[in-house]
Amino acid sequence: MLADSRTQMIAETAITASDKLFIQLRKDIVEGIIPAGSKLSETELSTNYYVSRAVVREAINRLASSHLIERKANIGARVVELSAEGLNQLYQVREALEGMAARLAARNMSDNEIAQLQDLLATHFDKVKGGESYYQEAGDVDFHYRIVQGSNNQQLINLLIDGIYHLVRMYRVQLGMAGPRVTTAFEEHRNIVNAISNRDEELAELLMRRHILYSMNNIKSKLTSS
Amino acid sequence: MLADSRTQMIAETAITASDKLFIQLRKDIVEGIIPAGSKLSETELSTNYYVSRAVVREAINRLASSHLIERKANIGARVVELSAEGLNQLYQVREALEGMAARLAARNMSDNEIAQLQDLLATHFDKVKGGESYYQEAGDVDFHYRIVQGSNNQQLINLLIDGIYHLVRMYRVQLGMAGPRVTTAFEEHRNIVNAISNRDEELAELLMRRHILYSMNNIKSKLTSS
DNA sequence: TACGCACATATTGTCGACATTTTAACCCTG
DNA sequence: CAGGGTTAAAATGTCGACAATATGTGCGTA
Repeated sequence: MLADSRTQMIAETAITASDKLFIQLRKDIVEGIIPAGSKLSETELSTNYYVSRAVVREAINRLASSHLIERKANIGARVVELSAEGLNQLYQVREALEGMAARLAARNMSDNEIAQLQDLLATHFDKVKGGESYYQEAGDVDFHYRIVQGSNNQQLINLLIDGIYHLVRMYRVQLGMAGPRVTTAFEEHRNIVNAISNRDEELAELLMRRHILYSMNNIKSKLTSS
Repeated sequence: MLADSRTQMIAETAITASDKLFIQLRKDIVEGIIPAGSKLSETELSTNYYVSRAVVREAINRLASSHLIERKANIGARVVELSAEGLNQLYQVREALEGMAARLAARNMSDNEIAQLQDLLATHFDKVKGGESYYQEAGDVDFHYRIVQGSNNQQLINLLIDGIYHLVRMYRVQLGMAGPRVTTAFEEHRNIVNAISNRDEELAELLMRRHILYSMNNIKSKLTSS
């Protein structure tokens, strides 16, 4: 029941051909297989992926909705560029939205959901103590997803999960992913859960905003050093 | 120079046929000409607006990006429903984002931009004192646009101006627009500008968040009473 | 009458071709 | 050789037709 929680959240059943191509392209962009800043040619994609241009256009439109590409009329679509300034702006938005999500989670999560969140945290603690630092990425994602879902705000959920998180992952992946923040981030997670458990909206938001700021600084240190 | 500031901000030059249709449909949806909750039939729209279905699909995709419609594969697109809960969630997101925008505006706006903002406020004061309450809507929009632009954060600007503001306007328009908040809102605006002028990020964010909360309560009072 | 199944209808998804705009190459001129 | 304008090539925008899916109707059965 805990194990498949993540798969449940990521469940995106592709129905149409555009769905499949969209998910495929998004993956390729996030992982850098399609390089940041490169142009997405409709004809080229349509031949490479064996679909018509209509399907490609549909997929490109949705990538634009996710802010992973930028499109100009009569010119075409380009994958966004990664920059220190872009990272800054992205994380400022993330801080605002996830801070609000934490506040709302403290208000709206059921006692049962909070208990499950604490269980998740305990599981992470065991893994971290056992030295499985590779778990950080998935664990972190799982944690943040739960809180966003716990906000019970569909606008917020859509903005973060369909949009911003993919860009965040793009930055993480393409700047070398895991960091040395495993244990300290775990502490921050625990404090956030405690605040939510105490129904302390103010503190939950404050701690989440700090947590995201720290997280950005961690990534940024790699960007400037490389 | 002040006069055309608003037109400059709203400047959306429609290039393609999809652009025109998108802007037209967005207008019709926001103003309720196309009723909330109604279905958008591709064939019907294509005959009514004398364009091909490809153009209609393109426009519908963009409306979906703006969160004005919801689309399901193989089923179609519907205009979003308006509800008290939806208004709540929308304003929670707006509070988070515009609060951050005010904070960043206090950090990033140039002294010159701040001076212009103060000029704008003075103009509003004259109009309000003169009894032109009709000016409220445009004046309020203008004020918030400037601060968002002043954040210098493109992510934030896109999310608010291309997305959330249209939904906000939809709620305002379809629940009967102007309210008795003209003068009190003006006071709030002035306090926000003062905070920005003092480069007090913390206070600017706090005041903006309160301002938006008040604004929501004002709208909500009409929703529940009607 | 209520329920389920086949069929007909309507809608969305996909395709290939044409129109329009942009981009690039080329030639011409100064 | 540099710069500008014309023309060819390639890309995006738009169109109408066909395919696949969903919706609605009517019949038959329990």
